Amino acid sequence: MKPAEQPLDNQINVMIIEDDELYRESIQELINDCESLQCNHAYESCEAGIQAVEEGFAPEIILIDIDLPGMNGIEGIRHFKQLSPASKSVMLTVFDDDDNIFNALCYGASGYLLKSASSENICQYMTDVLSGGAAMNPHIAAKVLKMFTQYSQPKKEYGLTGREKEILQLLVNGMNKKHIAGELCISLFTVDTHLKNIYAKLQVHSQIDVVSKALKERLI
Amino acid sequence: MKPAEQPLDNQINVMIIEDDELYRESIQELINDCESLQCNHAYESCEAGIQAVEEGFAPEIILIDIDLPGMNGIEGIRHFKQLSPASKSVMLTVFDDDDNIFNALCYGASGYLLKSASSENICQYMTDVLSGGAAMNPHIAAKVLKMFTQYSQPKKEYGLTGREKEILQLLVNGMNKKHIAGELCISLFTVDTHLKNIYAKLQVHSQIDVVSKALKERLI
DNA sequence: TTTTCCATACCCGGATCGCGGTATATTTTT
DNA sequence: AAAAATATACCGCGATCCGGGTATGGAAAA
Repeated sequence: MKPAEQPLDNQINVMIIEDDELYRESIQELINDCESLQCNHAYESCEAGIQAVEEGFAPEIILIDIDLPGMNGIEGIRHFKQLSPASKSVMLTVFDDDDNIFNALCYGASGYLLKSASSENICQYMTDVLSGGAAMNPHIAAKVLKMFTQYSQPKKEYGLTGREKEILQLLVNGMNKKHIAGELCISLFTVDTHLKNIYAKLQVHSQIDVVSKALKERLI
Repeated sequence: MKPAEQPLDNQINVMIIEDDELYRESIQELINDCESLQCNHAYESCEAGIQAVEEGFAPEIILIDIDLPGMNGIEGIRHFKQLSPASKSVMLTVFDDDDNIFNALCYGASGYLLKSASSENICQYMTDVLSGGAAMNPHIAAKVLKMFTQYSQPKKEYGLTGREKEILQLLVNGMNKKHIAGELCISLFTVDTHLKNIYAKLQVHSQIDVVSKALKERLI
């Protein structure tokens, strides 16, 4: 896998946001040691980085810590996404808990690297990101996958019949019983009967509960 | 990153499910060329693989194609997960469309590799998977991330006040107005007023709609 | 062929909801 | 200091919902 060679006068601009001075400088050196990358903008806070972007600097990649004084890195992503949508944000942090990962990726981070393991192949990760890939080590990737499976869960089976599922669907779409009856061309009483059966099967006692359960458990 | 060395008599068992004979054999060779891996079980269908597992074979890793005669690979994952929960499934396919990736990962795949790009580092990916990581190239990882951001969208702001959000939360949790009043130690009339304001802000006209909208747009 | 499941339809009484008001006291903003 | 926003509380009417029934015809399963 040979990365496309970048002319020296057209290197990829990487911005670094990291409050620890020593670490910041060491990462900056690492970046500048890669011939395809350069970093002339390294800041100790999101606020400082945001100012630089507002003044017209548009880095291809923003390497950003999470635990920062003032605005944290997750919030930071949102601001950078808004100010400079083309810039790709990559988290670089010691935290590998689900919440931080989840939030960072939800706000549009293009990668999530751990400080512990990143120094060796950071250059490779950066070029991956540039070519539209995502920077993630297998450990983080596994956590992301776990969220997926958790989120899209077992899909419990309550033994709903076809008609019942149909009615559940319309209910979730905001129709009341009368409208559902009209839509399906059946009597309101029939809708009522179906709904009662649905209640029994899902063990709930109101439309609210049904809709809530259906959406939370993705029954529809 | 030095992988733990495996004694030769304790290699990792990889099962292959792939209908194309040539490709199957080439992958099998590739696996057997890795000193830490071995593959004595390569089948042309999920059904055959399932039978092997039912007869007592428990591979550490199952490499499985998607497009198969009979049961497809996505369905296959589900069966293997049930028959041998400890076995990790990795998709190996030419399809890189969102639906296939999404479904595979939802059903608990530990990785998703493209045939085009996997042959070189398949051995590394396998050891990653064994150590709890996920096998994914940056291209696939980026698609997974995109699903994340799509899923957790813009988060519209409707200008709900603190109290209103609180009531919305309780409503989504299945409480009716009377219970909410009790929970918050305020009058039922007050809950009513708040709810009316919520309706106006979200532009809906029933609790169903509120719950549905709140869950769909992840307002809570 | 009998039995069970499914979809259909109806009734009623009490509870709950939706919406139209009005009103007051604090807190925040201007 | 005046204005706006927020949280609180109350009333009544008509619509809707919930749970308890009963009932029938057809399709699927035993």
